[in-house]
Amino acid sequence: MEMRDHIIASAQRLVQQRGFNGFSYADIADEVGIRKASLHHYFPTKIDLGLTLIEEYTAQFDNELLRIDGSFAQADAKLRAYVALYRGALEADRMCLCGMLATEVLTLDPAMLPSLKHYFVRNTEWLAEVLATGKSQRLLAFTGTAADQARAFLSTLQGALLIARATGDREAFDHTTSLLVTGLTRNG
Amino acid sequence: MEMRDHIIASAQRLVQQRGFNGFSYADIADEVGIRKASLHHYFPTKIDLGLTLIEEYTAQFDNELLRIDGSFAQADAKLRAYVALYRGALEADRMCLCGMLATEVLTLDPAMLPSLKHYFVRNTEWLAEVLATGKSQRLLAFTGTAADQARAFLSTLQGALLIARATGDREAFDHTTSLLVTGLTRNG
DNA sequence: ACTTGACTACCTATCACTAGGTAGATTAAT
DNA sequence: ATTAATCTACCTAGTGATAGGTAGTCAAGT
Repeated sequence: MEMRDHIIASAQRLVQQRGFNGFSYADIADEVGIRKASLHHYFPTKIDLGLTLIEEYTAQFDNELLRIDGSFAQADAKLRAYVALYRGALEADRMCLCGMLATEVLTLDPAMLPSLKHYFVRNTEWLAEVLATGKSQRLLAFTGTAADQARAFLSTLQGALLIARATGDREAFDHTTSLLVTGLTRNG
Repeated sequence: MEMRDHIIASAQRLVQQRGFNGFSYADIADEVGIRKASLHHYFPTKIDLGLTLIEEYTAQFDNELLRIDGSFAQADAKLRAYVALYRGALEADRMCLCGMLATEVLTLDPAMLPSLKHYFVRNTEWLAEVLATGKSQRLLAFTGTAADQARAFLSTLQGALLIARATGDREAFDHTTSLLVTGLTRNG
């Protein structure tokens, strides 16, 4: 099972940095030290690999969300911890895996789409819950529904990551995200 | 010059829908009705084509910004018109050309990067100007600098486009962007 | 005569993927 | 306990398709 995990980690990095159409089995083979053909033993097709990547990534993220729920009580602290997840990707010169795949959606096999959508649903729902709770406890203040604010929050994060990678300006990401959180914080 | 424009239009659509690594000269050749090899007469390499695409797109956008400046006096109307530019891309199942290239930045030829960055600089500066003027005229209200708000605004648009394409939910884009504008409007 | 805009024909490299095999570990039957 | 069958994890060697790009030709327009 060790080689399989090694392959997944390598492929995940490649998708996040280069996109699903920006790498080949040869790149993974070089990195993990087995032959191209042997990769097909673990993942018969690139679609199988892509599906596994989305599901593992969503599961990783789910663990992080549970960790945040367990580590922070207040809504604004949870939001900051959530932002830090994306800041970590930027630090490693990566997009969000699902953000990257989202741009390539018209080139992906339809079999990958339900899992891809699920990532966005799961994250939006988690954020909406944090926002709604924060508002009811008067820690946060915003107009519109929590669901709409959650979508806007996630949009800003994905977009800030995209732009920071293009411009090479990581400070811009920090400015944008701190504005994002303070804009939701009462008296922020 | 007609064939050249035809090629550019086709390539632009392909980049916006599928990404720079998601199409080939063969795709363009099929669409415009000449042979693959003949495309190299107009654009010797794919990098030449990419560079032209970025510059033409930025010029197109520049015209739109001038048009908006000429058509709308008030800051909030300008912002809404700016949002409509991205809404138009969504309608055509496209990303912003430079947003798409931004995600693929690690696979692009370095020659393309200065033009790519320039798109984001130009748009952020235009938005910052609109925001600053709107604030000084008490039409808009926000915390932080106009430059930071401009970056956040553009981030949200790019991210909302990315997510709406992945989920197929165009209403989510509309909700997010209307929240974005009303959040900046006084008493909005 | 020269340039433009197209062509045919081709190249080399790489793509995802397959066929078929081997060495070693594991499991089941005698 | 030994043998036989099966499975795991890789391998070499190759497939047809496609990638971006080149060389050289040719007809039409200036």
